[in-house]
Amino acid sequence: MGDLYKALADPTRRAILDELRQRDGQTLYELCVRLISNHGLGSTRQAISQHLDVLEEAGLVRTRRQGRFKFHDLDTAPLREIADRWPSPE
Amino acid sequence: MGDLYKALADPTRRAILDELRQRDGQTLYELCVRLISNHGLGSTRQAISQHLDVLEEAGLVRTRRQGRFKFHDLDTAPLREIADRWPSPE
DNA sequence: TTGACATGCAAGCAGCCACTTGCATATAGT
DNA sequence: ACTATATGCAAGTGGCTGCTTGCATGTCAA
Repeated sequence: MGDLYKALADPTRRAILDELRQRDGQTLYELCVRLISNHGLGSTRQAISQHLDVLEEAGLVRTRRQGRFKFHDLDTAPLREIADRWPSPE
Repeated sequence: MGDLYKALADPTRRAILDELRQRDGQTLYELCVRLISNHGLGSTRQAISQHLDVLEEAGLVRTRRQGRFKFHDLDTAPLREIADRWPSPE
C-alpha cells in the first residue's frame, strides 16, 4: 500500500479527486479534459496517468477495466485514517 | 497560510503530531528526545525545528512563548478541510 | 487487416525538499 | 558579567518527484 499522505500532497492529484467526487467512473481522457476546463490545469495525459497510479496505490482511486477503457472511481475510505489518528478534542 | 497537505506528507512531521497528541505543550528539545525514544527517529534539532515551522504554517501547531521556552500545541482544526472536501458517501 | 483510439512503459531532466552545518540571538541561573 | 540553556537564521547538498518525451501494447470499428 502506497503512502496516503504523499498522494494527497500534490495539488493536481487533489484536483483529480475533486473531479472524481463530482462524477465517478471517468476515464483518463475525460479527466484530462475536465482538469483543463474546470481547473485550468494544462497537464499531459501521461502526467495524469502517473498521478492516477499514485492515487490508486494509496487506495484513494479504484479502477475497473472495460474493453479499452479504464474507469476510475473515488474511494474515500483511506481518509478515515487521518481523522482517527488525530481526533478532534471534544 | 501554508500547505496543509504538504505538511502532512512527511513521516517525521506526522510523528511530531502523534507526540503532541499524546502530550500538548512540549518544547523543541522534549520533542527531539521523545521522537528518538518513541519513534526511533534520529533527527537533528534543526531538522525538527524546521518541521515545526512547516506545521505551524499549516495551522496544525500553535506556539506560545514563555521566557526562553517555546511550547507547541496541536491544533486539529485544519484537518476538517479534508473530511469536508471528500466526504464519505455515508 | 488496416487505422484510430485508449492506455502502458521507461528513460531523462529540472525543481523542490529534507537534512546538515555553522554561527547567531536570547533568556535564566550563579 | 559569565556560563549554560533554548531557540533562530541561512547557505549548501543529496535525493526524491513531477513532468516530459518517445515508443509500445491493446482494443474496437470499418
